[in-house]
Amino acid sequence: MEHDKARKSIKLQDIAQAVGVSRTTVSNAFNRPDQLSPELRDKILEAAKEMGYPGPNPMARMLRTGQTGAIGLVFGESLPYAFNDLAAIAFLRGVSRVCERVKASLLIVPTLESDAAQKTIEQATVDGFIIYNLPDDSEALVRVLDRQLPVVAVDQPSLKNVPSVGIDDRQAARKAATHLLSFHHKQFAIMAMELRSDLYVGLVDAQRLEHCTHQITKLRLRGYRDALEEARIDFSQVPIYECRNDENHAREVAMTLLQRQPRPTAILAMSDILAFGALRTAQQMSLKVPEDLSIVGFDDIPLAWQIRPRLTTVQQPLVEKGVLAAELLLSKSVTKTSKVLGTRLVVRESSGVAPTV
Amino acid sequence: MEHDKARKSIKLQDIAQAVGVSRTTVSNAFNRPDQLSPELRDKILEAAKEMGYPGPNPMARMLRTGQTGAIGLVFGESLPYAFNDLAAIAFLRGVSRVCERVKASLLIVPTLESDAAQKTIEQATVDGFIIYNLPDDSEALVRVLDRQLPVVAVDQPSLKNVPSVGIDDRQAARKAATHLLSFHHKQFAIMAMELRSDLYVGLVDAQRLEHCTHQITKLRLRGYRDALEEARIDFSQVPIYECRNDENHAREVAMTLLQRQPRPTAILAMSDILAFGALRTAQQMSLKVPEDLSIVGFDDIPLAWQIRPRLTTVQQPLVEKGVLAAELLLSKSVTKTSKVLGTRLVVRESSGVAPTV
DNA sequence: CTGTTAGCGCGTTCAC
DNA sequence: GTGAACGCGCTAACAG
Repeated sequence: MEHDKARKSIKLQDIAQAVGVSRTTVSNAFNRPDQLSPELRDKILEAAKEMGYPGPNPMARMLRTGQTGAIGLVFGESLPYAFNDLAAIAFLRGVSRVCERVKASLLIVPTLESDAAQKTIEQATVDGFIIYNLPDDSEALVRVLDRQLPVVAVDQPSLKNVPSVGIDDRQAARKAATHLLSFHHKQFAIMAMELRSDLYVGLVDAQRLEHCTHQITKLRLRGYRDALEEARIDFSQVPIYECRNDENHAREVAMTLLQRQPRPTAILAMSDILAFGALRTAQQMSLKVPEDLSIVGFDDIPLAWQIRPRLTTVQQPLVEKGVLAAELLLSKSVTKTSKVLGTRLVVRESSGVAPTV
Repeated sequence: MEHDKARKSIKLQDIAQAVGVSRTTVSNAFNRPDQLSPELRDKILEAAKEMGYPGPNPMARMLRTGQTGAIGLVFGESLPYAFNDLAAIAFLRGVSRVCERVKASLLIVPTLESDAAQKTIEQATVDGFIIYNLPDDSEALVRVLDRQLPVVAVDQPSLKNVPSVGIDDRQAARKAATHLLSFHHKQFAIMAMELRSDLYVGLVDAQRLEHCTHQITKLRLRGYRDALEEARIDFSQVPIYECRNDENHAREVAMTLLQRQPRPTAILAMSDILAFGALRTAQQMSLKVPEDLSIVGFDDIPLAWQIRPRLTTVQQPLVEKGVLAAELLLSKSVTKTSKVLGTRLVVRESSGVAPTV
């Protein structure tokens, strides 16, 4: 870039000198139009433009005012991964809607869990943080809390002293399972999102089940279990497969699951992406959905109704979660009210009566 | 939040005093571990923790160092809209990959075109900007340029002195049209993205065609025209419909287009979302794709191959665009090399031989 | 390894 | 409507 060296970074002072007024007056010209005559203001602004003044330095202003005009967003997953997750994107849409309304910027902070360099969080110049789905043992979580800024948590009901917005994951998952039970299914399989942040992938045993650090996964598993056990199904015999939330991996996992004997007639998937993968695998195996296999997803992202058969799924208000999180963060209210939003089962074409054996 | 009033914002100085060392030493304890003995460092850090010190104030640090550790991103569309655009999201994924690698944050700056309050751009504490698809006459564009920071433009080949990354939109669009021509299509219709930022929606007349401020729309239209005119088709007779890049609107527009006499046998859509809308409308009208109607999209987002029939489309390296833009911005190289990435036509199931009348 | 000295560029009283 | 003074909290030299 040429600018850097050209001018020795011209500042408020310089243009004050050029116009022959004091620094304050120039500052006022930019920030308080009502504090000086329009003529003078125009004169100053013009001089500034001529001299190529980039405007009051935002960093200096921030230091002075203590306000950044930005809200921070920390995801529990890596950024490229989050931007691959349509549920996260929908949430982001909600947040961005509020940002736009209040003219705040959105600082998305990457957080390499493994890396000691959690500097990004310490460096973030924001007025507060929204944390999205951080695992309980997350290093990022303590870093955010250390900043002593306002925080709102999303999908993390368990944090003390941190207002949160989310859904009743347990209840929502239960709805999905109950729906399938009403169709007389007996052979279930569960495609779960990650239980811990250790990149493990595979069947989940009892011990791992106990040590689940991802709240929503844990709660949804409980919801499935609630329903299944109520129907006298031995939950310990239900295969739970931990997957990456990714179509291709979901396809592989579904393949494994569908080759088990007895073959599941119903798949409970913790996201629509996982459900979609299962659907494609079923089609590839020439299994008819829902005649041979029922699938219920979670989230109700657009894909759920764009594909055929349309996905039966648990709808959750993703965008609204974002809106509320942002509003909660911005509201000065000391009342740390946590919001629990509603969900509903949307029955479409991927679920039906269990096949008779 | 409780923190604000509780402690009178404790600072470096305070903890220096408490431990009985100088401010610098405390600063070093945080930023340069190698500059003091481990014991002292631990002692300082512990004292800091006890006193509830949130760490060196990022704003003050920024002012001092002149570095923000963040890169700004400005979209040509409203934020909620951008987060609805899967092509933009894929681009974002690319940017975020680089951010994560270099531990930089990503500041997404909303920009209400109509609003005089373009403050967000002036206030953004970033080391540089990536601008994505800003219209030529955009107020935001001049604001960004005014900041005199490094800038990289995406999909905006025409800016002077601003390195850019993009594709050859004209050539890419031409491929789509040529493909359909090879199937002997004669009756075309074009579903275009916006030509200007005035929220107009409807058929595009010659005059509007002349005053197109959105580069990529303009270039793609030219590409379509190049191919069509080469095939002796009167381009002025080809209906061009300007749509919002949104599935529902695309469906309506497609309905209008497909009710024209003679009915188009081929639709050139400037995005996969538009193509998808057309596809659904065709199905709803009981038109067979591709037997009765061929459709070619643009972008090759996942949806293109997730739906049936799969979409024939022009693939562009969306993620790579993001990666390159970010890398270009971060590279100190004074060489303002603009990158033009390759595209290719992906022939799938939504295009075929023109129906015989 | 430690401390001293200087600002980074600005916003805000408060007098004039 | 204007200007002088003060300090936001920190880091970069450099000297010890």
